[in-house]
Amino acid sequence: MTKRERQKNESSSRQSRGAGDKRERILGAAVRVFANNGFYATRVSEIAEAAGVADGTIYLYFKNKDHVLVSIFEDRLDALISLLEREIAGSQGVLEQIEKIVYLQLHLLESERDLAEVITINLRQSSRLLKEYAAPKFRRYLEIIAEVIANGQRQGIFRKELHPFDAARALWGSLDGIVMTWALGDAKPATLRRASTAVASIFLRGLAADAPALDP
Amino acid sequence: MTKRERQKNESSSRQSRGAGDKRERILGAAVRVFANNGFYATRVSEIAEAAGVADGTIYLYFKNKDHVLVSIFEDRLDALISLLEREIAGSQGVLEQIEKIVYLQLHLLESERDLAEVITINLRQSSRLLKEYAAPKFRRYLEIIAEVIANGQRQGIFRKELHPFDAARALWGSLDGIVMTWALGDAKPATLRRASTAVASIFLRGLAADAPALDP
Amino acid sequence: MTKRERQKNESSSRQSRGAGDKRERILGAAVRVFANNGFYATRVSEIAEAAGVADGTIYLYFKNKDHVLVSIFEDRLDALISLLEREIAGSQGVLEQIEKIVYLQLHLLESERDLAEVITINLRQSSRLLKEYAAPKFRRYLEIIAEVIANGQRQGIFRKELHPFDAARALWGSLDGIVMTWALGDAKPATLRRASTAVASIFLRGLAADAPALDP
Amino acid sequence: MTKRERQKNESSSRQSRGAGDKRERILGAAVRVFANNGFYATRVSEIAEAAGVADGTIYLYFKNKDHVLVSIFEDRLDALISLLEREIAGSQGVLEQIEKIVYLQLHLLESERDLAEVITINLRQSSRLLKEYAAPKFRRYLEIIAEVIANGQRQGIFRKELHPFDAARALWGSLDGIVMTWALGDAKPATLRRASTAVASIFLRGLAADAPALDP
DNA sequence: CATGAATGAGCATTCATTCAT
DNA sequence: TATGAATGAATGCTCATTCAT
Repeated sequence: MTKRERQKNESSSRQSRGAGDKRERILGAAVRVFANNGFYATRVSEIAEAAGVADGTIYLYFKNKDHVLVSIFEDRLDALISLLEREIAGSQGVLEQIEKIVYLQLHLLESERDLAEVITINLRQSSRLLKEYAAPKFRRYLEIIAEVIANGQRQGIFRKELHPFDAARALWGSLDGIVMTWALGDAKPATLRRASTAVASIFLRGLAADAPALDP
Repeated sequence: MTKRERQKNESSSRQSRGAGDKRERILGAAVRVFANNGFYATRVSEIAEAAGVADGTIYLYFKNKDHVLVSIFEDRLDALISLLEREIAGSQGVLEQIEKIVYLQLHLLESERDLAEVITINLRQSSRLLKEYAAPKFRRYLEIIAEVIANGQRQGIFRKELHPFDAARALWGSLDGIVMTWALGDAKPATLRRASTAVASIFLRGLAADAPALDP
Repeated sequence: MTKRERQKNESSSRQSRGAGDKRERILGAAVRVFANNGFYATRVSEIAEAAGVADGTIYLYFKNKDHVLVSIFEDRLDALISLLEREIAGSQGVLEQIEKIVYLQLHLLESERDLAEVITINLRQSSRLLKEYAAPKFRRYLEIIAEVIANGQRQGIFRKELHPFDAARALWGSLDGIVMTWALGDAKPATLRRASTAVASIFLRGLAADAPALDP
Repeated sequence: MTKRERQKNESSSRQSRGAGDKRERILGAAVRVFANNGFYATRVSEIAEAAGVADGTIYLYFKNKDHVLVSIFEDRLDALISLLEREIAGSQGVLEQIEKIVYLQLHLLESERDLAEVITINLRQSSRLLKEYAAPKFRRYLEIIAEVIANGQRQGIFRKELHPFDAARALWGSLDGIVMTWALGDAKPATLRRASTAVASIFLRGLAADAPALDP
């Protein structure tokens, strides 16, 4: 393994000072341009320009263009997952935990519209990439949600006839759909906040054990 | 408009017999290869080969590669919208109508896994395309759902504090998320059916007017 | 030789009635579109559209696109050569003959600006074509002019130290240059007429045997 | 203006050493292959091969194939115009100046047959290009000639009844015609020299104020 | 004779990636 | 580490030509 190759491996924390900065600068720039142009329509030279580095420098920090996207996803989703786990661990009941989930997925992104677009839209651009890298992490994300729901079922708060994973998919889908339509629409924080409350309310009632069903 | 350009516009009835066939053949082939490789990774020549026509023939029916994707979207979403409107008009109450919505979005696609992938994943690949062509149609789709919910609110069946459009976004997101995770996962019909029931049940309860809230 | 191939051979006068018409219509249309777009930028379908025939019909009258241009050149230049020979034969002295040459090359074209552009500009587009087809005819054209000049020399009217072919090239070049700059410029008939007189006057004096030289 | 686009603009002095070389190498190669094959028949890859660079390198120095031709024209015609202005300024009388004009247009090109073909034949291939880029420069060229003639008229050396611009067009046309027929014919230096003398002699006499007209 | 849908070879251009400096 | 000029493989699209009707 040459020196050059070694550097291309992930998230080494060995760079003295400015190096981590530069990696971050590239990722930040990539988020911006991917959000505006989409992954495939973005040229590596555009990322470089936005980051204020030379084209070749990108390749000192990332194996190739694909991995810039993958890194965005990994970094942010990892952070989100960690945060989610911490917040859930720090919350009292499942109801509060559900609200945390909603809050985190929606409001973490509210402050970063570009990242919202990249994650909800751009990541789906390469099914190969999505399947190889994203799917496993994504599954982990869903599992955390499903676990909360399963807990609620065990505690008798949520009704037991729903498969926790199905409910997790539906909740995630709702949140993702909200973000996507929000990003494509007016993208006002207020709109997102209102929708956020709606989703939480629908799911809390929809999952509740003692809610009388409305049989059609 | 030149003669050549004229031919690229939609569904001209000039072709004696096989022409409509040929356009359909191209679209069908495109759905297959887009689903397998993604839009950007698919070469026009691959679509042509899969359709059994020459490369140039694609351009007799579609302005360019982008519009092949757009046409897939338009054709299917139009059909889905029309079907949705008809089915809703033919259903008795809002509860049944909600179930129709869930059923149509999920099971229309269950039978065509490739189409499911193309619509949920590939269409998001070009934000420009998405915004120009898809967004308006998409909005119409959401409006139909929102109208059903608004009806339910007027009839006192659904609680009034939710913005119908928010609920519609959430419902659509749930269904889309289900389809996406299903397409990326095992993709077994049974899984989809189960999730379908879950979503319907969550939303019917979640929207119900007389369901006691579970305040955290 | 199949029936199809036979038809592609040149200027058959065998077609009953409308056929010659159609060939002419195509040539006329080609002159128009070649003049506007240039030979290479013109699509066969554009010629066909301008002529009001189907694309394939072009190939019933011409071997290929190149030969449409060649035919324009041949037809018009042949006509011009014949006319030139007739007019020269019908003119009395070499001075009058020179004036005829000037008149014919300039004013035959004045009435057809499109043809002027095609001949002066477009024909030079393919050096291969130019060399194969045009050069021989072109040489014949120059020879006629050179012969008039040689006659003038024999009669003592033009000075003998000039090579007749050089003078012919210079005269042709003058006229062609006039047409070209005229076609690229204002293209007003009056401008061309004025320049026409200038060229005739310059050459008649410039060739004259008894004109005193202006030694620098 | 992106970084990439900036590089395509002219004569940036950013390249350390060999860059100007490379641009020149490409232009030189282009002259050769355009002369042999014509502009439209020449593939960009052929220019690249002849220049010993990669295809893509062409696009670092020129916006596209068209602008390679335009650059040839601009570079050489500019040089010719500058040279012409200098030589004329350094010549004593109008007679000598006319001879300079003839000499420069003919003999500057004699040494570069390829360039002669490119300028007289290839540049006329795109009427759009010709009109946009060439026409203005070309007009300047004619103006210089016309000015010399006007000077001669003011000095009583040339007769006043000719419009200087007409005479300039005729002179330019003669010279261009000579070069064209020379390039298409034997292309021997001696032929060109002989024709050169002929043109100068014809025009000097043809324009002279005291030459008795030969009225037909 | 006439049509025009279909063909597919051909080509300009792009852009991720490399590597000499 | 950083650069950015150079590379050249890859591909969307055009359009002259054919041929079944």
